Amino acid sequence: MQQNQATAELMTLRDREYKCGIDVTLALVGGKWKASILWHLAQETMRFSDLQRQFSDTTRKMLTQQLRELETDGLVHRKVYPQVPPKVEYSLTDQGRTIFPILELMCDWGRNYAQAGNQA
Amino acid sequence: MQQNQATAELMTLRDREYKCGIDVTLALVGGKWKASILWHLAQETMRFSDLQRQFSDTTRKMLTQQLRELETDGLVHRKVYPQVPPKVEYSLTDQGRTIFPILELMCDWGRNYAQAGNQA
DNA sequence: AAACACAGTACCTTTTTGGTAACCATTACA
DNA sequence: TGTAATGGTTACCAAAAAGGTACTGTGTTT
Repeated sequence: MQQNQATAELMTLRDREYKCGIDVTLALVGGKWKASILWHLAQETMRFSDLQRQFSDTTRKMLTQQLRELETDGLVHRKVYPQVPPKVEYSLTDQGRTIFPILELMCDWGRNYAQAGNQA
Repeated sequence: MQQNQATAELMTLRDREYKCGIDVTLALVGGKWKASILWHLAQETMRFSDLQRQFSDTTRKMLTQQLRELETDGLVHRKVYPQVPPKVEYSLTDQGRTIFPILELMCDWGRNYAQAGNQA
């Protein structure tokens, strides 16, 4: 169980090097919004304005930024409809869907932790 | 599958509120080092100097800081031996061990992602 | 003619995180 | 007497992440 040192190869991602898969994962979804965005998109394709409603405590700017990075990293697909007013739909790519089990565990674990913590 | 909105209750952690378990989890292990530290401690109890060797690209300050927070959050146990020179051992608490499945998935997923990405 | 809808972008500020260098205490050993 | 070992702390600074506000474009509705 020492996968991370056994393979001494470094992983490269966006010009940075990582020793361990955990760090790669966190680089991709470790921000303040990304994991939640993926979680919501896993449940349904959403328009930009839907996401704005869901994440009403952030700004358009932050959402755009995070979505662009997720798109660049191949986790989210962005589909623009050529109409006015604009319509843009966001959905998970196949690769994006593969992270769902982690999000599910994180969701459950966090909820349990918060509950246990509140009782203590 | 809309656990996060179905329960409209907010979770509180260190004076902050979270809507979703995912955010709680990330608040606890989402930093640059914490998840890796937990991953290493899951494999063996380590002294501070062991951790310094493992994380040779960080500083005593960062290690101490991260370990203190993990301790405060109940994920890591810190045992001080009253001797000179000092000896301090870090290990996971029971609660800390419960996060291991997530770390394992994150480790595998990140490695797969990095591999797939390099081929594309 | 004015306002609205949607999905942004540009520019700037604040907050959080990470990093450097220096310092401390105690005992053993040369 | 001086140095090494361990496990820190503190003050200060740099970089990264997040946040705020204003502005854009273009058809449609009022």
